[in-house]
Amino acid sequence: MNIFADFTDRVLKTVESLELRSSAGEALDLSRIAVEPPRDATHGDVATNAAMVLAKAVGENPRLLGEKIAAAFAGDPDVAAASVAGPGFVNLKLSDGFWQARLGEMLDLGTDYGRSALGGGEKVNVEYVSANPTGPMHVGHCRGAVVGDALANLLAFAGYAVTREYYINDAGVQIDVLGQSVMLRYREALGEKIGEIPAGLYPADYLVPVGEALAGEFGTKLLEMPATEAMAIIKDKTIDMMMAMIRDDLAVLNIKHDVFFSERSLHAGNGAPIRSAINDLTMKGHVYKGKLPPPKGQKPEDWEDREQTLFRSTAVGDDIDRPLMKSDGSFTYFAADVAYMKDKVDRGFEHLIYVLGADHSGYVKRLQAVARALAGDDLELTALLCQLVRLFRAGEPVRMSKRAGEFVTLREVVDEVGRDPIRFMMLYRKNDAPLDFDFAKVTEQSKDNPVFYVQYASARCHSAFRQAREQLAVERFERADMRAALSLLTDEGEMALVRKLAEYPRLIESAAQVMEPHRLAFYLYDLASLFHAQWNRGTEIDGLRFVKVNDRQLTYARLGLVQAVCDVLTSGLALIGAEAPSEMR
RNA sequence: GCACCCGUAGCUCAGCUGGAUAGAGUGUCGGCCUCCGAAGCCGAAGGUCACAGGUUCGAAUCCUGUCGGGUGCGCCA
Repeated sequence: MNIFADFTDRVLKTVESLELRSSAGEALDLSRIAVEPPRDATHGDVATNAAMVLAKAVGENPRLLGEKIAAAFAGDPDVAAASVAGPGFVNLKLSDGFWQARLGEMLDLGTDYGRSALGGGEKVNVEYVSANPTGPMHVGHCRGAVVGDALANLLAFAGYAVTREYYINDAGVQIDVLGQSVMLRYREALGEKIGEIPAGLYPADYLVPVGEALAGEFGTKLLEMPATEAMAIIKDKTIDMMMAMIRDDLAVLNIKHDVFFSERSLHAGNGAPIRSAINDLTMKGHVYKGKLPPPKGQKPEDWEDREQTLFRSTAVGDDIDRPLMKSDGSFTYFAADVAYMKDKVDRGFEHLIYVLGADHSGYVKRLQAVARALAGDDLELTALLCQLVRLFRAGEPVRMSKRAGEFVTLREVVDEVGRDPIRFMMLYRKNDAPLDFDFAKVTEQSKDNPVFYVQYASARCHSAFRQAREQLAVERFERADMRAALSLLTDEGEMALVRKLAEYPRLIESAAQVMEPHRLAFYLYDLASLFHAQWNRGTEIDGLRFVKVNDRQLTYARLGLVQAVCDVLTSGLALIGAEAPSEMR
C-alpha cells in the first residue's frame, strides 16, 4: 500500500464531508491537494496542504479551515492525533496499530512489496548503451548502461511493459574503416608483414584475434575473391564478433537487452525502410529540398552551399531543419534514425526513452521533432542525458588517450572493483550531474563507501537471524509467526524504520514517474542508516536488542521488522542490479 | 552567435516533480565496544541555495534577465 495515496483518498473524502463551498458557489478545485511526509518527523507521519490550497476559494483563514479538517479526522481509528501547524498544514500522527498492520503487509508480500500497477502496462521502449560495434566497451559506456538498465528495472517494477533495446550502428564509414583494419589483421594472420597500422584505422590489439579467426575459417580465399565481396564478408564476421564481445561485457554488468536492432537492416533492399519512413514524413508535409544556412559564429572553412533533402523539423519544435539525404543522394545517419523510430512506433510503443551521453544533447530536439512528426501526441519521447564519469585512482585522475587506443575497458573496471560497486555508484548521482569514480574508494570496506554501507546493512539483517536461530534454538522463523507478534513493536527507533519502509512504494512510483533511478540508491542509503542506528541502540540499551533470549515473542516481532528491512534492501538492490549479501567477507 | 545541462556547508552531493527551522557524507572537534558484526553509532561546529527581478498564501524548486562552468552545433556515426 502506498500510504500517501491512501491518505490522499481519506483527505479528499474528509474535505467532501465538510461540504465546503467556494465563495462564488462553484465546485472546489481539489486537484492541488497533496499528502506528503512532513519535513520534520516530529510533526507527524503524513501532512496535507488541503487547508492552504482551499482557503482562498472558500474565503476562510487556512488555519481555521485546517482545524475543521483535523477535527474531522478524530474519528479515524488509524489516526492517533491530528493538528494544525505552520501556515495551515494538517499533520496526522498515525497509530502504532496502523504501522504494525503495514509491516504485516510487507511481510506477506516479501520482495514483491513496492511493486506497482502505476504504469498500467503501457508499452515503453528503453534504448541504452548502443555502443558502436568497433571494439569492446569502455568505461565511458558504463554509466548509460547502468542508468538505462536500472531505469528499465524500475519501470517494469512500477507496472510498465518495458522493452530493453540496443541500436547497433553497423553501417556507415566507421564500419568501412573497421573492415579495412581487420583486413590488415587478416593478412597479418596469414603471415604477411603489415608494419604499423596506418593513421585513421583502428590500431588496437582486439582486432588481432578477428583476423586470426578469418584466416582460420577462410584461409587465403578472401584475398582471391573480388575486394568488395571479401570486404562484405569481413564486415559481417567482424560485427558479429564485436557484438559477441559487447554482449559478454554487458553480461558481466548483469545487463541483458531484449532487442538488438541493426542499423544495416534499415539500409537493406536499397534502403526500403528508410525510403518508407521518408515517404511517410513527405506525405505529412515535413520534407522539402533546400539549403541549410551555415552555423553562426564558427563558419567552416570549407563551407559549400548545397541543396539537400531536408526534414522541416523547425515546424515541430527544432531549432534548424535537418538533412535526410546528403548532396550526393545517399542517406544521412539521421535518416536511418527516422526509420528506426518509425519502426518503434509501428511496434506499438507509446513511450520512447533514450539514455544518451551528454555529448548527444544536441540530438535530443531533432528526435523529439521526429516523434512529433511521426506520431503527434500519441508518442512520448524522453531523453536521459548522462554526464561524464571521471576516473580516479587514489585521488589522481586516470588519463586516457583514445587516439593511441589506450582506454580503460569496462571489463578491466569490473575485474578490479566488481560489479556491485559500479552498479551502485553509477546511480549515486543524478544522471545529469558529473560523477567521480575512485577505484580505491568504491571497494573500501567502510561507511565512507555507500555501496558497502548498504550491503553491510543487508549482511547484518542476516546476522541477526543467525544469532536468533542459535540463541533461541529455532531452525526457521516463519513469516506468519513473526507477523502475529508485531503488535509488540513500539520503540521509536523501530517505528522510524517501519515508516521508512512504508515510503518504499511511493518512492518506486515517483522515481518511475520522473525517471530518476538514482533515488533508489539514496533511499537505500537512508534505510541502511536507520537500520545501523537501531542496531547500535541495541548495543547501548540492552532492552532494544533484536534477539531477546528470554522474550521469544518480542524477538519474533523484531525479526519481523528485520525481515522487512532485508526484503526492501534485497528488492531495491535488485532493481539497481546489485546483490544483497548475507555476509561480508 | 545559438541550443541543452549545471551553479546548495571548506570539499563531494541529496533535496521526494511549489511547502514548515534547507539535509547527508567527507573534513575539523568531542563522545560510545565485558553484550545481536565498532566494517558501526551519537553529538558539536559549518549556508546571502551564483546574482537581480517576477509569479503566489508559500520559491533552492516555476518564469525572465545577468554572471560563471560544461557539452554540442550542414553533406560524421
